[in-house]
Amino acid sequence: MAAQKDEPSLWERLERPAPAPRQTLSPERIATAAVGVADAEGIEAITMRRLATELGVAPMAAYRYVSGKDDLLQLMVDHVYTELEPPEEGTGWREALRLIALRTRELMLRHLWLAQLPPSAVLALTPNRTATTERCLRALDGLGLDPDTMMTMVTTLHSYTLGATGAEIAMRQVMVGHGWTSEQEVYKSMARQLRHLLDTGRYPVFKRYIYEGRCKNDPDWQFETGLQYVLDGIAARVAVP
Amino acid sequence: MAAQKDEPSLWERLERPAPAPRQTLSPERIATAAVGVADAEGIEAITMRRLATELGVAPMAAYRYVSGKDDLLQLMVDHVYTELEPPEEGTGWREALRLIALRTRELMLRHLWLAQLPPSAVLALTPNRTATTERCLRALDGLGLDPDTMMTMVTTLHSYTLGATGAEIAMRQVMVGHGWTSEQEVYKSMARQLRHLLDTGRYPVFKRYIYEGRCKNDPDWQFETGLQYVLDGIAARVAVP
DNA sequence: TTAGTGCGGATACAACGTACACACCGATGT
DNA sequence: ACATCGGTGTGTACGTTGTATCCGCACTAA
Repeated sequence: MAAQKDEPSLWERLERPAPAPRQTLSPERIATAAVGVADAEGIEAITMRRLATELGVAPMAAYRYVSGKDDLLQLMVDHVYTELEPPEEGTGWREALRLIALRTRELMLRHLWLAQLPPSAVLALTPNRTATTERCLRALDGLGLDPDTMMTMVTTLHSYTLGATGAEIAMRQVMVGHGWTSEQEVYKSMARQLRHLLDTGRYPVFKRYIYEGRCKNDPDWQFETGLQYVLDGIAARVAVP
Repeated sequence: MAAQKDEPSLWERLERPAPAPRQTLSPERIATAAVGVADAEGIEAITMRRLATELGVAPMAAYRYVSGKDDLLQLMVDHVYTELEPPEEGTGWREALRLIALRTRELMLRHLWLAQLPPSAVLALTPNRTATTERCLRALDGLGLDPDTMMTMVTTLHSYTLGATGAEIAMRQVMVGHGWTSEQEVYKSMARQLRHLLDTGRYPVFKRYIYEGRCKNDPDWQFETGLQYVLDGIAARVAVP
């Protein structure tokens, strides 16, 4: 009775289930498991230990493949970017850029944690991400623009997409964090603090938007409208090379 | 000798320095200290314990004023937004929006941690932040636009600013994280992995930019050029109300 | 058969956020 | 003058995190 729960010795060890066929881990398996956890429970659930239990493995096991948490996140990013389907070759530059922006947003909404990456993963030059940049640049190629201008256009579009979707995701995160299920509920819960803010009288135009705006709750429309502005601005520069 | 380092008893307690005049803490003092730490050492240095030592106070003391780390971050955000000087009243809408975007970028570059806030703080409706939004809206007021359109324009601009500056900051963070001091050093250190990427031949246009681009290292020019595009796009919509 | 190589396990540590109970100070009611 | 009390900061403690380090095992090549 003494050693029952302490040291598993000999007999217990002899009937251990399976000697575990080696090569249980691989970068792909790690990435898939991590993405699954992050999708389901948010990026704060991504823990080296949690990942280990998910893989049915000791806490330190994954360190054979990734040098730390930052590496893991880069692996995850590249993994999900395989989902981003590039627009058909030959599509016009504006439509191509528009599609990539929309699909990037959809990708981020499918994987909310993409909006909360640490700096090291934000600009990581992973193969699949670079492929997307390349596709954008190719859309603008042959229009007589110099490389710098082309890149600025792509970066501008990407910045808008990241910023807008990031804000949208932050909103969602706050919602799930509080257990709210509709934006109506969010506004109701924020009503007190919002009213307090508005009643100071410091924000008259903002107040008018809150009371008269009609599209507050349509993120799709908001994103696409902003996207129009950005593409219009780029188009103006494309037209005058 | 026995109790020397253990229990400060009676005599030691009797000669305690000062009975500490109460009200040592205040939201302002807390915010200032926290911002100081975050500016100097990055957001990951913001720790309830670190903040406490900075204030010369016990680890749990600040919890009287902020309900947790999230609260603290919101306090910090509102604190630094006092630095954002609104453009002179009466400035034209385009110049006003441009100035706000530029100053927001400068603010973020002064406080790099603004780019790494958790969702709860990203969209926090703090007084000073809302004041900036109000100023933007006011710039567009009286042009015959409906509230939804005005807000989309402001949000678009803000999304671009956030996204672009966020990427710029991520780059800086990676640099300081590795102890690099110039972008040249970054590119040199990334050269191997960059060359590996480019040598796959999958990214010909991107490669051309890397080798022929001239403005890679001028973040100011990049930001302002993108800003032009966005404002041009908005202007097109303003002209056709 | 034996040595070697590399995968995964086990243990350990410092640092984190924060719950909880308590000691102290100054103001207040009597 | 004295007891009472609420608000402020203290002390201690717990569970969880990222990761360093060492070790034992199961294959492979000789």
